[in-house]
Amino acid sequence: MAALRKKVQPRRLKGNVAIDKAVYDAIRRAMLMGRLLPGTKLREPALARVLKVSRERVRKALHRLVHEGWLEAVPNRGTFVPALTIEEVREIYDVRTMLETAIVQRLCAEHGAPAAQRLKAHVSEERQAVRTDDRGRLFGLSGEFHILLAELCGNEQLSRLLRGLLTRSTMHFSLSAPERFHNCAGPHDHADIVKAILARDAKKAAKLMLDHLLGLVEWQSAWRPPPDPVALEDAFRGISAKRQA
Amino acid sequence: MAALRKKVQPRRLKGNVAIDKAVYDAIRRAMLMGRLLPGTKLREPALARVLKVSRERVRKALHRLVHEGWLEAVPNRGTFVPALTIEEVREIYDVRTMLETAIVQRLCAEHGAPAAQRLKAHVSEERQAVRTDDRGRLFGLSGEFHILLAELCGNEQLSRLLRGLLTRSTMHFSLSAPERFHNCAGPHDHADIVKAILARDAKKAAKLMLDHLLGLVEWQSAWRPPPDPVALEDAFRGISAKRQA
DNA sequence: CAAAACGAAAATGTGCACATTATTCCGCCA
DNA sequence: TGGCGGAATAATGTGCACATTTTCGTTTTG
Repeated sequence: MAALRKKVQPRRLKGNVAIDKAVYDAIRRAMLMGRLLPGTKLREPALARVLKVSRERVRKALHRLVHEGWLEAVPNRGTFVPALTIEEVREIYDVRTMLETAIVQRLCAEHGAPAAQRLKAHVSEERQAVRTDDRGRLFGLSGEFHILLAELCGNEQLSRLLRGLLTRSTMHFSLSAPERFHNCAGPHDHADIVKAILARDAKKAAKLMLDHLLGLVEWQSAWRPPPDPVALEDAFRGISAKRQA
Repeated sequence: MAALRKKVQPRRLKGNVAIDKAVYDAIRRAMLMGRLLPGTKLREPALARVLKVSRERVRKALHRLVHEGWLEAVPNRGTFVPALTIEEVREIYDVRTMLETAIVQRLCAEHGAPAAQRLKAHVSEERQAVRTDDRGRLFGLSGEFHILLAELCGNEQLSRLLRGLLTRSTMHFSLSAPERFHNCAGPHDHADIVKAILARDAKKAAKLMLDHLLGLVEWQSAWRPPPDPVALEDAFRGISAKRQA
């Protein structure tokens, strides 16, 4: 009985979990790069073919992305790139405001010398990026600033939570206007916030953070993306699941 | 070639997605009821046998629970009930404090008549539960109070986030001292907070919420669970994946 | 006698073959 | 011609048969 089952070909599965993460990252990267417009359907066979992996890996990655809020799944229909409403973005920024004003207030109350050092270093890094007009670097640093503030609180849960909120709030940026993203999030705001923290002026720091986030969401709300469907093969051009840059 | 493949028996899969949720809920319920002690290994075949579902369903539910932070997975080793450190619990409560003090402050600033009505109704419900000594009901209401506050802010993202934090913070309760849980979370605190909100005293409301959460985490930190392994069949006694109460 | 080593059994991981459901396409009719 | 219905096609969902890895009981050896 077992004899007539076809023999499975010798399979190599050394980096099993690594491949999973690679597929996950590949899709996420395509979204962050703005290649996948809202409403796009992510077909499992097509993704598997493009990323050169089995459909199960794609399926697992999609499920994870759905659970994390990056994608939306409709039973028996497929997985889609969500169309974030301006209202949802506003809500996310609202939650961020609650957390981040509390964060800067706490940092004003109890930051030490190393924290001050890291803050000053980050500000100078951002200034350097502005000076050299390195938009890609500035893009990364702008996000990392908020992560840094959370990490300086020494609360692992807080860092993880804020990281998720940050990716979700920048997702709308990426989906709607990836090319216009970089020149936002003024590093000047960040410098002011750091200055207030170092001066231990909790009231001012909270106010500055509030205005900073309000400015971000306002800037984001003003922009309307031009609808323009994209082929899946084009979206993943240069993006591989095998080796991540 | 296709002829010698064995025919798959006629399968009925009407409630496919419902079964997934049932399995997920069953495991979650077992945890909430304190049946699964920290460190317990959740074996897929055993769970499948106990819950009367296929292993794939169990696997999917476990993956979801891992992603949501309820369980911890070690590659090739299995899925385990996490042993939350007191420090982690403290961190979670710390994040909750940041969010919930902001929530009550906001509610003081902008709550309407229906919100006031719901708050008063909830307090009276809790009082009723105390009067009738309905511990199970009080347990549920204590958690729902915090959810209610978030929902009254009208921010969907905030509600979802806080719901996750709440389950994670009560998980430690459930895992360590399920039988002692009910008599905590004094409804008196809740009543005071509501009174401050209705009086629009933001400062007082925030302070009361802060003290309330500090009291919870302190009470929780003081308790040390007695280690006592439990068989998996016993843990799921009376818990079915087919029909959820 | 303890500890390392070997082997059997069980558990996890993964590709695949279907079933089921959705979508597309084409002919038909009003 | 335009809408409608059904068959063909493609995509999603799921159980299963393995391969791989771990775990545990037994034996052997210093």
